[in-house]
Amino acid sequence: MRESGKGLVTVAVEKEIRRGRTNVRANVRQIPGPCAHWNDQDADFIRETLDLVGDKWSVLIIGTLSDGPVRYSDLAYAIPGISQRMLTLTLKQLQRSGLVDRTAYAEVPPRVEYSLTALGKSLLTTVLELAAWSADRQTEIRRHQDTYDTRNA
Amino acid sequence: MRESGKGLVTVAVEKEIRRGRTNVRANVRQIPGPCAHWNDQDADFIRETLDLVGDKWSVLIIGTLSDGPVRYSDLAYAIPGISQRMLTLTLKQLQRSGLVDRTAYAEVPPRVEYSLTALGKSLLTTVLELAAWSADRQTEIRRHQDTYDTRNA
DNA sequence: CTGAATCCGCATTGATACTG
DNA sequence: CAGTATCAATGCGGATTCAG
Repeated sequence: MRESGKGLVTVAVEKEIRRGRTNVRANVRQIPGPCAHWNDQDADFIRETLDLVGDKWSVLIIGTLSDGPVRYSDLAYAIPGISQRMLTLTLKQLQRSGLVDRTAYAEVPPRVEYSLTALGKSLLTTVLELAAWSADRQTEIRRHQDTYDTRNA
Repeated sequence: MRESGKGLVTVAVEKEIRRGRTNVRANVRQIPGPCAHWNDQDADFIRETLDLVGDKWSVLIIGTLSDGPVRYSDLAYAIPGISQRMLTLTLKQLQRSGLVDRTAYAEVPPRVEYSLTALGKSLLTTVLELAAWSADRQTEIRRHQDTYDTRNA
């Protein structure tokens, strides 16, 4: 995680302090509190998880692996539009986090199969729910977007 | 969506065709089929949804809005590290897709409140499940990553 | 207060060529 | 077959400034 550290607020406050003021945010109204569902630390990890699953290819790879081991080249065939580079990189990421297993057979020509680990399968379940949500709301979301776009034409 | 269209396979096949060969992928073994859980069209929309929810800030904003309407400046305070640009942009995206409502009060100084729509709340529910998954597997994932990293030091 | 507009560095990604 | 290496381009995201 690339921690930028200070954002909008911090910078603004530092400016005020440079101007000789202190206790800048003393008598402001209720600070709304970050979020009811997770603390800042959890938020970081949620983002890490989303970085893992929320990128362009991870979900498609996981979905393709759901039926059992698949070879590298077959993944390339099964996932249209992916480049070798991204396929390799994403697989490595997933493997690093323990979601995917890599098995290389010492044959010639070489054969490498990728499969979901138990952890990966548990994520598949969760991701499928998100996918279901997407499918269910698809038309509704598109309608909203169209309305918004035409209104701001 | 920036459709690159053709990927690894298409390009390779086109090359073969240019060399005068045809029916390149005729007698290859079983094509593994894209994915059992969705078709190519669904995959696109799932990716759009992930683009919406999988970016750096959307989830944090949605989580912060879960307790009710929040003002623009309070969102900036509540979400550490976000810049004005990204706050505005992300809110606009969410609003465009119908996940967030924007209410501007004609006062001076101006006041604008953002809140979750029903659609947004339903996404919150789904996302919270993913968050729960993250929290549950956090240590396991970290352990995998550490092992992988040290092994490839 | 709530943004919009601009500039710009840098990370991500894709295309291509090459290797064991 | 299963990658790696390298380069180029795109675009995200941050900082800053301006505006209503």
